[in-house]
Amino acid sequence: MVGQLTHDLSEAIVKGTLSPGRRITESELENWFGVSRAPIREALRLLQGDGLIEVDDYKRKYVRRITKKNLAEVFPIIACLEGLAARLAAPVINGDQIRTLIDLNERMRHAYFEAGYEQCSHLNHEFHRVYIKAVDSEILNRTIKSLTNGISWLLLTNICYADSETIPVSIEEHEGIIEAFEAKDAERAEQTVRAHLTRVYQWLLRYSTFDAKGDYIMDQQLAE
Amino acid sequence: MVGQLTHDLSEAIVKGTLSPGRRITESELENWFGVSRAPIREALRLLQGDGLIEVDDYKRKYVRRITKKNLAEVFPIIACLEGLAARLAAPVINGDQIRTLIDLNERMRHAYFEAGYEQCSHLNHEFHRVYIKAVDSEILNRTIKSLTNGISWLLLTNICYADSETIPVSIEEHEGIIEAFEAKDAERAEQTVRAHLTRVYQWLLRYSTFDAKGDYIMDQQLAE
DNA sequence: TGTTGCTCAATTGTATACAAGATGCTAGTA
DNA sequence: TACTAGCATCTTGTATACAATTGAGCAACA
Repeated sequence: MVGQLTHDLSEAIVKGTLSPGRRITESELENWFGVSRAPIREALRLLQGDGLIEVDDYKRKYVRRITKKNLAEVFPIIACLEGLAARLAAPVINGDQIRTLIDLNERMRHAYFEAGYEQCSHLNHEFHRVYIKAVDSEILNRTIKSLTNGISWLLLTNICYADSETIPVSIEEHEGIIEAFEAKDAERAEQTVRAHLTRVYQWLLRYSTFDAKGDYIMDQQLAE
Repeated sequence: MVGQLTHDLSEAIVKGTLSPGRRITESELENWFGVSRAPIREALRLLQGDGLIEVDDYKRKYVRRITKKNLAEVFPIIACLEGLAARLAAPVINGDQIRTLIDLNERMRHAYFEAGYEQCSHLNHEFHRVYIKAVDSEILNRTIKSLTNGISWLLLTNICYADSETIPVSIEEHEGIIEAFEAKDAERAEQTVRAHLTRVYQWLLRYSTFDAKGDYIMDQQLAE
């Protein structure tokens, strides 16, 4: 049950159903899931250890907020770790996986012209997961995922509605990444991935809006 | 209470009092700390989310084991992230902090010739903390700490008993790091830190011993 | 002897009860 | 009106009880 709870809750947080900063009470979840507070408290502790739930001085729980400082901190870390992933993947990535990369990138190009941007951001996410998974490192996967979790819904929402001029640039940069993998050039793979993500994240940061407290303002809220 | 529990437990794990792979039962901790199972379970979940406690298929809890694969995975990640820390620290590190670095390195040199190696490894740890803390990034600090936690007692024990030929090399490499900081050269700071840690970790991996299952064998166990 | 099945103890999961602390509302007072 | 004291309510923390599952030991049987 605890496993189910943590899964459902983290998904709700990652997908934005439970919006950042939203207060969470145990009795609320008790009604929601129909189990007693004991397993709910444990699930919340798990998510707290994972960084998805914040606890204030009065022990109240909130969905982890997304602030400008937060994003500015997280972005370079992810860029750095994905760069490492690319470096470690370069010597071991196989032909199938490279073909998957090419395919995803082509579908992304197609989606940019024909389909919606949601599709683009989804394909983009898949693209990056390929070489991360190619590295047989549970810890690296977990670390990147836990850092990405906190912002994944941002990547999914923002990239859809914001100015899309970055997408063709990303597609070209992806080609550079693929070339590095084809050449099995670990150094270049790391450099290109890191440079790519650094650019994307700077762009995201520039196009994101924040309130006076530094909290990220969701597009949905803007639209209201 | 939960806070106290997690603190005491994680310290016991990090310091090696609770050795890796050791099974942990709730009733045991109940007697140990004199509180009921409810807060204990929550503390264990927090540590589980943090990666210090492992849970098997039968829900039994163990202190996180240290395996050869584990170390081989964790080391490059820490090296990468500390490199990033150095890069981000370079533009903002101040004179006091650089002087602290110089001082720690000199004391390390002194300790190498005069005092015990325990002192060396402690000073070494302090040295690295200086520039990590110089970066005002709670997330980077937390990420590095959580990765280091799992191996910190290894750094504290192994480096003491193993061949000490690496220490003078480390001291020289530290000087290179300090020079990069003095020059405010972010690129060089990252490179030198990463190269330094990569070397140290390769050395640690070479001098560590593992059993057939890949579990790390503690020096204490060897001595028995 | 080896194996099967049973029972009991130990461990973990969940529910509930009560305690402690925080919040908010109301009424009374200046 | 503004402010404060006090009470009711809500939320969280801890303890305890019971259920479910696992593991070990033992006995019966082929």
